[in-house]
Amino acid sequence: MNEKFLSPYNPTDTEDKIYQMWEQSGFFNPDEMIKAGLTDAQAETFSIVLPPPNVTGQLHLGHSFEDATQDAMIRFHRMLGKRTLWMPGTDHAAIATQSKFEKELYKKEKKSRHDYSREEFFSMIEEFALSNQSTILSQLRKMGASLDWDRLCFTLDEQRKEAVFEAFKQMYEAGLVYRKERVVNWDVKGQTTISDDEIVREDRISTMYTFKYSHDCPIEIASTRPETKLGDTAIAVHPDGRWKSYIGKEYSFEFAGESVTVTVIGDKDVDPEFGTGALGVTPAHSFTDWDMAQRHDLPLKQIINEYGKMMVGMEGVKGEKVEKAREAVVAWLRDQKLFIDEEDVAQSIATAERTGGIIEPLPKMQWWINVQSTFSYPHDSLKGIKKGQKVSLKDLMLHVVESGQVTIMPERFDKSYRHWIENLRDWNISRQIFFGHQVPVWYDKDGNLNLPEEKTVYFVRHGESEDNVAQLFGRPDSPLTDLGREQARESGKKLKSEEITKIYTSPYPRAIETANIIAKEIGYQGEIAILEDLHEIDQGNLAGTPLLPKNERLPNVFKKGESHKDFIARINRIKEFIKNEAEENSLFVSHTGFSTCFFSVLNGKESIEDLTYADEHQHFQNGEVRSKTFIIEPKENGLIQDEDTLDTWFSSGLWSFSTLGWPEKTKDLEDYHPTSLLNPGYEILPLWVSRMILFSTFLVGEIPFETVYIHGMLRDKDGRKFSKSLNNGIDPLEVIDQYGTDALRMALIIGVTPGQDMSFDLQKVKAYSKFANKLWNIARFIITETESVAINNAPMYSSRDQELLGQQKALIEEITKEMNEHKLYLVAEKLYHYVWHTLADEILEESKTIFETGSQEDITSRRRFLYETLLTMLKTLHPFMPFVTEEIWQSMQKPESERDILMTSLWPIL
RNA sequence: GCACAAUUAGCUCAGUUGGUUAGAGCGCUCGCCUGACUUGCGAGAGGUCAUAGGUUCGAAUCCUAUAUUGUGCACCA
Repeated sequence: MNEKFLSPYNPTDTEDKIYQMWEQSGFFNPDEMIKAGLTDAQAETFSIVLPPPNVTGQLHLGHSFEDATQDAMIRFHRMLGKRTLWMPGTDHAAIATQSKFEKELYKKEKKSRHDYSREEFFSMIEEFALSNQSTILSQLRKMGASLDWDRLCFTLDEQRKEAVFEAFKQMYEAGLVYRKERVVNWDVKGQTTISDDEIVREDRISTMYTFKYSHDCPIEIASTRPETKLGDTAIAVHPDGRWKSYIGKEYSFEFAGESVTVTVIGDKDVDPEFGTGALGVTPAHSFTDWDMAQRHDLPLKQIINEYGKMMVGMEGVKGEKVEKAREAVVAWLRDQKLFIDEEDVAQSIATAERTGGIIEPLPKMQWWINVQSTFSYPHDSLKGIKKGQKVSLKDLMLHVVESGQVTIMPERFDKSYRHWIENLRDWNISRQIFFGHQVPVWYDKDGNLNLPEEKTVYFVRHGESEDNVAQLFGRPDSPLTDLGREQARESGKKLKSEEITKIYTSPYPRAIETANIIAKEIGYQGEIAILEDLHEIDQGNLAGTPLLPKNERLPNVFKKGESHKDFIARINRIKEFIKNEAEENSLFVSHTGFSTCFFSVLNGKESIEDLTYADEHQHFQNGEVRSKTFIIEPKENGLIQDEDTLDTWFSSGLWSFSTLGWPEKTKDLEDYHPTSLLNPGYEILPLWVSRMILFSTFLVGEIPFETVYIHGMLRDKDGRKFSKSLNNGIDPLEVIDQYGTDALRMALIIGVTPGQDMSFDLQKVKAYSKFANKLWNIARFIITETESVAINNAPMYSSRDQELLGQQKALIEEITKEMNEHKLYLVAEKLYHYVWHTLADEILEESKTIFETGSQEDITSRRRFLYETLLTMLKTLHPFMPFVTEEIWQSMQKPESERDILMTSLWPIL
């Protein structure tokens, strides 16, 4: 009996220690589970991508809420024996991050982005983002999240950049990405365009003015923005309305110092009942007017610039901000006796979500995603849509939900999703900020457009040498064995159809020998170039050769005297060499160790601590050839890249597959895509969920996820939103310090149904911290009572215990079913109830009597029953309260059939 | 204005395809201290399931209307 059970459960002493143990075990990574024989390599998969938190700051309780839910599901499925992957990552959150950074920069140093070069400014934000990221990652660990850190991604990292390049390119080539001038949502404060979904409307009272343009023009018009009338090019009236006799007439006049010419047009969109029944058309500064102008082929006249200032007009108008110009124009109207009336009207003004600035509609050349037009569908793998079928992106987004391939839970969100998609307009994806993926388009001096290029290279291992067989270290090198030569020929066969343009090899004789055999096999006549950077271990003298930190065996990768840092640098040099200098279809021959490390680095592992010899090793056996296609900037001289960056949702939209290695056809992509579940808040259904469907169906030909389990918003205990202005924020870490993560997780799961907002009350957390302690004491009682139980013998249960086991079995059946239906809120509550009120209050009390007065058979039976019940309860509670259950598990003697780590254990078998 | 949702015990919420006396946690009241539980145990009070109609043998559950709250969309010149 461990002494720690003598005092109450102390989460702070336990949690970090347990998390470290899990992390060091490596079992967050499904590949490690397989390697250790804990998961079958062919087992069904279950995968979730963590909605990547924005690197704008720290995590809040809303994130904890998501983490608790997802981690519970992940742990459950892992315990079912599935290959289970929870993909971690963060989002660069372009505008949000940049504007937050700019605010702080201004506050601290009174400087703005204009004080730096683009590169300087970018790296400053990047530093800010990375520091936030590291806080976020430690917070996720605090929550007990069993995320596979080996696969950590960032929307702005190098691999995601390739995915963005490729996605953009493919969509451009399919005509789904295009560049066009059009009226956009211009955020004057943020100095960028934003998409329709980043607009927040604010109700305001404004004044509607009724007036005439000039005494010569008889038509009265009404407007809340008379200053924009300087940019009018038409008057629209209903074809059957009061003003119909004027249709076709043209008027020219001076309006507040600007010459204006308007044509009267008839358009059914004009409501003859509203206002004066006539509408002054300002194509450059209004969305509806723009549309009308397109229909009637009206000229465009921009009169407001990017700073929200008037570009034309009389003194007091030109150069002024719109609000001031408006006053001047109204005064002028009164003065000219053109003013007729004014009236207060309720209006909602478009503002930018992130900066709070007012949106000024402006014409601008922008990049768009075409959601309306049909194209020929390029995949054969999506249910219900054939290759070559004519569809639009909108059709795809609707189809997968309507056909039930993607299930949205709760169902009612189907409707809002559908409604939103149906009203979707083309998506403006370019932004005029620095922090983000720069639009992957390069212009030459004539303005011709160039897209990213692809460069494929190949890697092979040298064939087996005598050293590999006999481990004859101590001599400089050994020749290939027969098998080694056979392996080299095998590589050659595989490369025959690839038209290798150049062969590079490490300076080692066995690699050179391999390269020569391959060259002969594929008929390559060119030079076999020796590349020092492909160097292997210095076989002759191993003294001073470092080890790979995570590796138990000699890594065979370091040159003599080379530090870990040098080695990573060397790999990066090769990478740069390939991207910048190597020809398309080059072949690289080196040691397995080098090549595996190379590919690990390509897959985002930047530090030596993250490298394991085994990760990629499987790809280099028996003459296997591994290829890598880099998607790179075009190399032609004098090209200038488009200055805009992409909407952050462009890269987040690729998340379900870019994290799994797309555009390469990786094993991860094959195994874990489509992902099983997504757990987003309802507020990002249009921003994120639908975009992931858009990209995934078009680019991969698959749905991105099978189930969307929508969660509500977390509110404070009085039902108010958490906000800075209310100062009602709660730091999850403080809650954890006080009550422990397990208690917080329970509070965030129990009684919270999908899609429903939840009021967060610390009282609830407190209650579950009592429960953690209760479980602790139950364990204490049972462990003390059962120390003598023969845990590996077949049990002999009394009829009473068989009855209790029957009840327990029924409970487990029930909760297993409910877990599969994602009803965590029910399962956790039922377990709580069973453990406290059945196990503790009834069974334990009953046991005391049995132990005192029962027969020896009954006592033996009950002891065994309690012991087994504790094991079962620890397992079933583990997804919800991972720490306390694991801590107890670690303190117990376990039968041979059970695993050392509860996290890796199997869910009770029915 | 349109759409969607919510309205169940003092508070926060469950209530699966309509089926006995409507559940949980917290809080509250009373009692207890029992071989794990300084965070324990037992007992109890508390609900015309927003309102009004309707369907049904039977409604918290289905339908209609109203009210209140919330969210999204459109708010028009």
